[in-house]
Amino acid sequence: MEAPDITAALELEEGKPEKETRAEIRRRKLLTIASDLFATKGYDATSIRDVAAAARMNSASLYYHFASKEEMFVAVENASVDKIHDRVSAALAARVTDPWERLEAAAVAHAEALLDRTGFRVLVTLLYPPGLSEGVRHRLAARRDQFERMMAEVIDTLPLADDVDRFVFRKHYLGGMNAVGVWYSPGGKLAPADIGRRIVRVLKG
Amino acid sequence: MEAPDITAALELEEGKPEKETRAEIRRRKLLTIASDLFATKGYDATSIRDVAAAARMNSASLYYHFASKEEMFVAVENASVDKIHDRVSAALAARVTDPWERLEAAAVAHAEALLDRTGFRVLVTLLYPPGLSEGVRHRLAARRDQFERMMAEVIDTLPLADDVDRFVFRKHYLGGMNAVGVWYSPGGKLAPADIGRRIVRVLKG
DNA sequence: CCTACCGATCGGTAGG
DNA sequence: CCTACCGATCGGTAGG
Repeated sequence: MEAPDITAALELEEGKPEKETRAEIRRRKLLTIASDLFATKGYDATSIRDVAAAARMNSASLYYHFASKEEMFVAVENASVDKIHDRVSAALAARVTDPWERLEAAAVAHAEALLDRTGFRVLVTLLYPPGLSEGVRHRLAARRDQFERMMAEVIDTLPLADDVDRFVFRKHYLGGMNAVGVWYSPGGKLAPADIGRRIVRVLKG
Repeated sequence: MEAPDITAALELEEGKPEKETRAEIRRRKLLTIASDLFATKGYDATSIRDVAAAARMNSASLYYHFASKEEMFVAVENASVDKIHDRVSAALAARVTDPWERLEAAAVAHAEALLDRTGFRVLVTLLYPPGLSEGVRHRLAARRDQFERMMAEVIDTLPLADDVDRFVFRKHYLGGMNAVGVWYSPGGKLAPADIGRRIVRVLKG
C-alpha cells in the first residue's frame, strides 16, 4: 500500500506510478544519486562526471535522461520540496485537532523527511545556482511557497500571545528546521522524530 | 573610539590596527569584495577572476595577497565568525542581568552583524568547500564552537521548564538566526534589530 | 601588481 | 547508452 520513498517523492515528476518504464526507473535512480551528491558536496562542486561515475555510466549518457545539469538540479529541488510537503501533509491529514499537536505532527514528519538517508535525499538549498533563469526560479519558489502556506495555516491557529509575530515565528521555525541536517548525527541520541518533538517543545515555551 | 566595521571584524586576522600597511588595506578590501561575492553567488560559483574584476585588478595579482582561493575562503569565514562573535560579545558585556534580556541583546547584535550590508559581509556557510583539509576544517569549526559556547552560557541560564531540551533550543536558535539572511528584506518593515527581538519573543513563549 | 601563459576540468555535443 | 571529442573556463605560475 505504501509506495517506496522515492516514488512518493517523485510522483508528480514522474507521472503515473503504476507502469514505470526502464527509462523512468533509470531517471529516478540518477535523481537519487544526484540528490546525495548535491547534498554532500554541493551543486557546483558536483560534476556530471561525478553523478555518472556513481551510476556507473558514461557522462554523455546522462544527457539521454536530462537536457542539462540545470534540469537535474531543478528535478532534485522539486522532488525535495515535494517529499517534505507530502510527508507533512499526510501527517496533518491524520486529523489531530489540538493546534500544538498539529505543529508537533508536522515537525516530526518534516524532520523525518529531511533526515531520511535511505533513497532520495532532501536537498536544502539556500542559494540557487547562479545562472538559473528567472522563470525557473519563480517556479521553484512557488513550490516552496505552497509548503510554507500549509505551515502558515498550522501556525496561525496556535494560541500565542498577541505580541508574538507569527510571520517571524514561521520564518524562524522553518529556518531552524532547515538547519537540522547540519547538526543531526545519525545513530546518535536524538532520532529525527525526537528532534521534531523537542523543537516544538522549545517553541511551546 | 569605535573602530569601523571591517577593522573590528578582522582585528585578529590583521594584527595591530594602529598602523595598517598599504598591503593590509588592500587585503582587507579584497576580503570585503570576496565576502560579498561569496555571500551572493556562493564560493564555488565565484571565480578568482570575479573577485579580481570587482577589485579592478588582474587575477594573477590576487596571489600576492592570498596563497590560494582556499586561503581567501578561510579568511572570509573566520572574519565572519569573528564579526558575529565580537558584536554579540560586546552586547553581552553591557552587563544586563535578566537572562531573557541577555538573550535579546545577543539576538539583536547577532541579527545586526549578520544583515549589515555596509563593508564586510558575513558569510553563512552550511557546507565547507570540498577539498578543504581536515586540519583547516577543524580550525574553522573551533572558531564557530567558541561562539556557540558563549551562546550556550546565555541559554543555560534561561528559566525554562525542566523538559525543554537546552541543546535543541540552542541548535534551533542558531539555525534560525543563520537563516535570517534568506528572508530579510533590506528597507522592509522589519529592521535587523526588530528581527532579533521578535525571534526572542517567539522563544519566550 | 601585470603580461602571458599552462594543464586540468568543466558542461555539453556529434554520431553511432 | 558509448566513443570521441570541443570550446570555455577554472585555479594557479613564471617572470618581470
